[in-house]
Amino acid sequence: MNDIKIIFMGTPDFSVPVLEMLIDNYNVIGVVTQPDKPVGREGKLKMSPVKEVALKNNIKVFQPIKIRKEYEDILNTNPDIIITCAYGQIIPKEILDYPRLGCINVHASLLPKYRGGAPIHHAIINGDDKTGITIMHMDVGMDSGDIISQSSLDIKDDDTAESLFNRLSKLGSDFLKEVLPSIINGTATRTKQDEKEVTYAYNISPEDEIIDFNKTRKEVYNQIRGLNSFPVAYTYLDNKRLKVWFAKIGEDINSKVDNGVITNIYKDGIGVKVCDGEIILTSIQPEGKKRMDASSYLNGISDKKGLIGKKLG
RNA sequence: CGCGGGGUGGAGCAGUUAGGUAGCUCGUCGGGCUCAUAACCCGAAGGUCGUAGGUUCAAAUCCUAUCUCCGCAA
Repeated sequence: MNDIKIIFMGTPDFSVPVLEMLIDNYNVIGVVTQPDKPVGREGKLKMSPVKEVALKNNIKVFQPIKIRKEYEDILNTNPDIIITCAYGQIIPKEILDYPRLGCINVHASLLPKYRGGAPIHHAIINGDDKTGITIMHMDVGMDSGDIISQSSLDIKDDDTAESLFNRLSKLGSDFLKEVLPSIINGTATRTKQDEKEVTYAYNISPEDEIIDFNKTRKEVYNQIRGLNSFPVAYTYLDNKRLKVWFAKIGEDINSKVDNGVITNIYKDGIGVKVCDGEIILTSIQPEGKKRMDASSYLNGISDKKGLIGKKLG
């Protein structure tokens, strides 16, 4: 079975372990990934992590701008199966219908929950204690195809989007390795998704990144860790952007000040009023600066007490 | 040539406008106080002020060039 021809489609770091697993165990004849994009202040073109791995292994790379229209070259490689993982574009029916073993997707949630591009972020932001990997057949909808198999994973209280990304990425790779043989030999089952249970996890929008101090301590905490380490939650202090990398839940203080007002200066953080108490910002990044501990930030301020009473946002 | 803010002992900052002995809050190390401590007191080490030139009696500070980090926008 090692001679079946696989096309892999993926883009970010998350998909790299899956690709590497396939390269180690199967015959990957081509990789499809998003076009190189200018990144950073220099505007230099940067290739996707998946492309880097493909090049390192001398695998042919396809980078259609719109795969909806540019799929002929890919189909001409005559793949037996296509496996996708966080590719970033909707795959047209012409491709879905082509491989004899079908198109398989590795999705980072327990479908039908969290269809869409940001299932990991949303799982943490919503305070879930469990998520997982779904291996599924693709259809023309977004993550709406039949489920082949699922593997769940506990979310820890201090997980960030990044730490969960890493574990799910590993799980996705391991789990696919386990399940793929049954797909190839035709013994895999397929189960339709329960449409009543469907929820969506759309990509994080700019508004999602702004901290809403009117929420509860737990909700604010989840939002902050759910956006770490990308794109990072933020607020404003003195009209300057202040990224908040991490925080901890404080006491249920009884204060009449507005939500978002700085209430206390601690040795390890800045206490901010939210609707049911105080959230303590412990790792922050002022505009133009690097990420730093809140204690370091406070060391550089001569009038620490002057912060108390200021309002964030 | 997209806009903007930085690079000063291990960390975060002040000092640069009006050039003239390197400062603050921490950390580290040593000592003291204490039943004890992340608390408090005393003391010490640690910096060619990103780099290279230039102006000057004298440059962290002024001029030129350069490297590099970061925020926004794409």
